[in-house]
Amino acid sequence: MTQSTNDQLTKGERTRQALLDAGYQQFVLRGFHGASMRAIAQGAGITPGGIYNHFSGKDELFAGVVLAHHPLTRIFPQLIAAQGTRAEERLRNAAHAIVTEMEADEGLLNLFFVEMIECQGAHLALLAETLMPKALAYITEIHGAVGIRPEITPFALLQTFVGTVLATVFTRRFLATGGASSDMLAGSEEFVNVYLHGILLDE
Amino acid sequence: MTQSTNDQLTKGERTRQALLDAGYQQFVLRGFHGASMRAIAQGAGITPGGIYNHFSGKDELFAGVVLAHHPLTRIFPQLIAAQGTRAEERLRNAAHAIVTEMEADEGLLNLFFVEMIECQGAHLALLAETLMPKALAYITEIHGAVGIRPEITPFALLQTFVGTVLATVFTRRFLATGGASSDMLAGSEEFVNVYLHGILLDE
DNA sequence: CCTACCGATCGGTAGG
DNA sequence: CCTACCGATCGGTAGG
Repeated sequence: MTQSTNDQLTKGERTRQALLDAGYQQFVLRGFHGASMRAIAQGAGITPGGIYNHFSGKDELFAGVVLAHHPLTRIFPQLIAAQGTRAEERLRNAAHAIVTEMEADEGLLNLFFVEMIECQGAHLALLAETLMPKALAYITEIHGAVGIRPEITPFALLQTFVGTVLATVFTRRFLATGGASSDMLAGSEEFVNVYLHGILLDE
Repeated sequence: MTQSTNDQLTKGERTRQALLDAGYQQFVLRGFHGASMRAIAQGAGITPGGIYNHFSGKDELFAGVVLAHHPLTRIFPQLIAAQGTRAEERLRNAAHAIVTEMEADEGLLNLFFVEMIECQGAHLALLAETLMPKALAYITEIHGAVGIRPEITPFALLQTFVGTVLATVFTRRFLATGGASSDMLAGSEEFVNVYLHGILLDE
């Protein structure tokens, strides 16, 4: 997938990567139960039995896919990495970058859903534990740097930011599927404008 | 499920309802492929073969469940039915009622996800066609009745309203699963405040 | 609507 | 990592 995938890796590591990539594609396309180990093996270029040299079973393979591809592992780092001179601009750029990435690969949102439904969010606690502290520290800094309306806590700021990003991608997806022409759909600019106008004190 | 389920219905109609209810429970718990016809039959109190007297197969049963339970069939009517003297208050009450209903039955959000992933949104076009016109007409009326910021079209107002509701339910769900204490989670009040403040002209 | 059953496919394993 | 295979379970059907 990335350039480094085929460089500097042993044959076993390359096969493991190929299984994670093929598993990702199958799980987000058909769901956990709908994806078969046979199709995943075929996607990775091996026979079904070979999977078990790399993963103890379907559950462990899925856990590996979640760790590698779950959108939360993209959203929080991208939020922190976003550039911009003013704090407001950094939020805007972060949201736009995340929405762009999630619209370029529809599987990202699907993986979020599949994990929540078919695994009851079992992996979310671990992900949150790893990713939340940094994101919350960062958003607390933002919270202090701009004039946020007083009833919005740093945590609520983070929650509504994530909610805005997901709402953008999600509503655009299902309204497009439902037949809406894409030029009338609100994009990340409109959603982020509502969000920023909503959280900021009037000037 | 409702009181009328057991009243004024023939035996066949009662069985059909029991199948729709059992199917709903299984589909939202395990996904489309994870739910077995055997478990659904057992939930409805019949044997597996009996299902095919009411539905031609698993797909048709699922389509019936979507038609009866999809959250969009609740969101749009509740939006229109909400009471309130001012337009702003109607939006606020509608959002609160929808969030309350979707948090009382977690399956509603799950069904949205299951249908999008495992059926690629195949039923959404029909639902949208039926429900959108009235909702859009209603929201256009709202749009004219309050001081909305000029760059927000009626369609964008509807899209961001739905997005706000879904963002509320969705972020609360996965943050709670991820271990956040529920008293720090932003609820529908906070989300709707950000939304309303975001769409309204400064006073 | 039940009994009994079909072929197909599932996740996973043994042995090499 | 492949070949060959296991028992279990799947959606669906025939016949009554």
